[in-house]
Amino acid sequence: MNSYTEENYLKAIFKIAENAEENVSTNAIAEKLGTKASSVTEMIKKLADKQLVVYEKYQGVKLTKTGEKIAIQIIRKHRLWEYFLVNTLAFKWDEVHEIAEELEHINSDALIDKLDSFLGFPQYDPHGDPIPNKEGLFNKHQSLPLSTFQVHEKVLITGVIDHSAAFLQYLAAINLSLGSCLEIEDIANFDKSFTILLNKEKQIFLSYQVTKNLLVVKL
Amino acid sequence: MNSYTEENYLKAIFKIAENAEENVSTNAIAEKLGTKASSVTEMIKKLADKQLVVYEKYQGVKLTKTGEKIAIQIIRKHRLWEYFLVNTLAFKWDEVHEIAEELEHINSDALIDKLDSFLGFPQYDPHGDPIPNKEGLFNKHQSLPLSTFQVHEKVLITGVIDHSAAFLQYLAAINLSLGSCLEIEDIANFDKSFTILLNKEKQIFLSYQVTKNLLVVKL
DNA sequence: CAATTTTATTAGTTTATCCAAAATATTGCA
DNA sequence: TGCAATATTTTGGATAAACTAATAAAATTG
Repeated sequence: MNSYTEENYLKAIFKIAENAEENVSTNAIAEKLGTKASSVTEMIKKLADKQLVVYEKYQGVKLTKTGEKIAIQIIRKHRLWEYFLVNTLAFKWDEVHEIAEELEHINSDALIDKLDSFLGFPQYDPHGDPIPNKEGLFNKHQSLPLSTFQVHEKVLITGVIDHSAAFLQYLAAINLSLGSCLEIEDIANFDKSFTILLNKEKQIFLSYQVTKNLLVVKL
Repeated sequence: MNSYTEENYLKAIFKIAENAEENVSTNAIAEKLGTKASSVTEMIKKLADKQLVVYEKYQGVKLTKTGEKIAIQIIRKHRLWEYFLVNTLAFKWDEVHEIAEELEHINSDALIDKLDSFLGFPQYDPHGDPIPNKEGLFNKHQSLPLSTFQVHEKVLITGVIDHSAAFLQYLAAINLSLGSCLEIEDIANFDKSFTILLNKEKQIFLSYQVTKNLLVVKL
């Protein structure tokens, strides 16, 4: 069994590794978790002893197959619980992260399998992130930030990069949600802000900041 | 905020106090939690500092209003989760205790209120124990052990005293569940075992051990 | 009231996590 | 290439949350 904290280290390492091929650095982990490098080194050694990471001094760290499995299972639990909170208990998409952070550490395979089945084996969580299945497999989706698209292109919102409550609330307030259809009418040169036709009916404006954090697929 | 362990002490004190009017003794708590008296004294002092119990040396301990509220909320969470596990996720009644022991410590009022509402504000958990409402109120039901009844009386099963998986599995195996209707056909003098007509159709035999642990109401 | 039982105190253990400062290794760039 | 800047590890220590054995003290009971 692994402690709450160990699980959070594994999850952090997995998430950092997702967006970069190299070993995960001590400092990157410290920053993600809000701790200091010395604490990270200590924990890394513990995880290496348990064969959950491969560790060579000064060379950063990489999850072993076992470590990766555990990390993915935690992410699976987190995202399934988020789906449950939004779809079964009617929470809003900006309210579920903290609760899921607690629920993800509940330890019962039977629970998570039955929850998955009850929910109908969902593939994506309320923020558009893919939910790993029991075997740990999941679709890494092909979405790109809206900011990478051109005038006149039509796209569908599939996810967010920034998961903060503030950003999610802002999107809800301007009526953007997963599945919204966007047509790019104009991109301002001076600040890269977008003029968008939302769902073929309403014109809205999005700052570069926002377009960088919206994941979309081309229609 | 209180730790997992503090919450378990509060819950233990509440449950011991339920079946006795006096202050709860150090040893009783130690026995319930499988620790030693010295550990209990230490924790009691901590809880007294937090004003969750009233404590006078050598006189045992009593929950304050605040302490009782917290204990009841934990019991509420435990029983609501048990109800969810059995009724929503299709667990059997002997499988849910350990999982609910973990879930009861998840800390979110919004979560528990929405869960309660989703479940339809159930009054009893899968073992027949009353579920406190948001205000902490619950029906202390009037059930008595089957062993206290006489020949020819008709009763309904409303709960269990022994909550062990072994007992619950045994009941399921002989087709007894909450709501089963029992008519006492005979009580053997020598071992107090019962001959029962179950749901007006099948004769079964119950040992004294079993009748002592079945809660029923007279029809 | 003396013996037994219960409870509290003391002193110490373990485990888990964290950090500052110093030492060491790596890296990048002049 | 070599040195300065950066990153990482080591050391030594801090804190907190439990737990316990042994001893001391109080309460209970026959």
